[in-house]
Amino acid sequence: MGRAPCCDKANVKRGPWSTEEDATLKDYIEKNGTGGNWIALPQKIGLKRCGKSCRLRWLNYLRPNIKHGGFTEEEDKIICSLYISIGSRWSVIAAQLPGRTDNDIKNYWNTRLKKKLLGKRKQTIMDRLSSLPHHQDNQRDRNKGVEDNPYLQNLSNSAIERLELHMHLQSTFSFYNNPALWPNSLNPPQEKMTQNMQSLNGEQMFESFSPQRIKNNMEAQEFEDVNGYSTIAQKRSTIQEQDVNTHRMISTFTQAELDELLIINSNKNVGFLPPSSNQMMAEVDCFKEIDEVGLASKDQLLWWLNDFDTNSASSSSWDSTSLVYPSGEMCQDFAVGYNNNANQLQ
DNA sequence: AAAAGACTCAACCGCGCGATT
DNA sequence: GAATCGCGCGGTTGAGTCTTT
Repeated sequence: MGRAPCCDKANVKRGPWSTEEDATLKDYIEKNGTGGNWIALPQKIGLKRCGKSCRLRWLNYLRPNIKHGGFTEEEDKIICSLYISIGSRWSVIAAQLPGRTDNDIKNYWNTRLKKKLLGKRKQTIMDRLSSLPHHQDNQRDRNKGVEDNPYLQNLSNSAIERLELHMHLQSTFSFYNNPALWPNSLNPPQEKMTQNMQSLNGEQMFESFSPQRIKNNMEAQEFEDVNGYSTIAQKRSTIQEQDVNTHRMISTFTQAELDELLIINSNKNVGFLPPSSNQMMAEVDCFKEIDEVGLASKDQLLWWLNDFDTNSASSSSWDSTSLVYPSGEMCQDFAVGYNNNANQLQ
């Protein structure tokens, strides 16, 4: 049995909100609150809208003190650092940025920040994919552009982006969490990062967004809802104070330094990872992993990537548990994907 | 000036979760 | 314990806008 629809879709208006609808909703909520039932609210005030739509409109647009656009550099850094720490938990990230909504941050990340971070990395990934043995079998394939290649066309953009960002972030944090991998000489941003990592107490960076911390934030959020929006700024400042450690490491970097740290080495000899970090690369470089274990065909690779796509889309593969815990579990997504594949093939 | 392509963002969708019955 | 309900979340869509050719 499927889920019952939340409203009668045939009798509900969809699409952009009119100024009259906005005024009706805003006026009512400001005077009476939501009444604790969004589903019943539109009928109560004579709006032909789904309750969920009303909730969204209020939270993302009509609520007081909402800021739209104009993200500051500081906000950029906070979003980046939190995304690195906890992944796409937009509501948690939004709770750290007064006046910002999860939807706004999500849009901002997807349309701008992600591109800023990933930059030209995509082409490098595609270049590497196109040089896999399958394609080398065929001189014509080898000469083809990526866009003409039927196998690469099967990879969704999101899969590739997550793959490269995942690699990117994993390599960043596995490197900085493991002093054994640090070479004799580092460039200034690397020095700063390693100093920060040493000054932090072990797993502090990762604990700063532990389940308990997230729960605390959620409880604070509930407190806001019960007590009204007038206290939001005050409550959020408390949360921010509590979470100051979360941002401490990243926010001590300049934008340029953060950018530099986030440039993965498409060429292992010139990126931020020095040649002596081969050990780390063996851990995190999925392509090397594929090569070494002999993932023989393009079909296996496509299965592996598509599975990654499916799983990560629905199960928060960006969770800190799978991404950044310094306990040797860095690559579990990759490992699980590959192992499943290997089992299937046996 | 117009067409095509790229980008933005408000809104929608489906699902998981916790509360309630 | 199962079924139902509402909320909140993250992913996705598509219309409108902007930029490029």
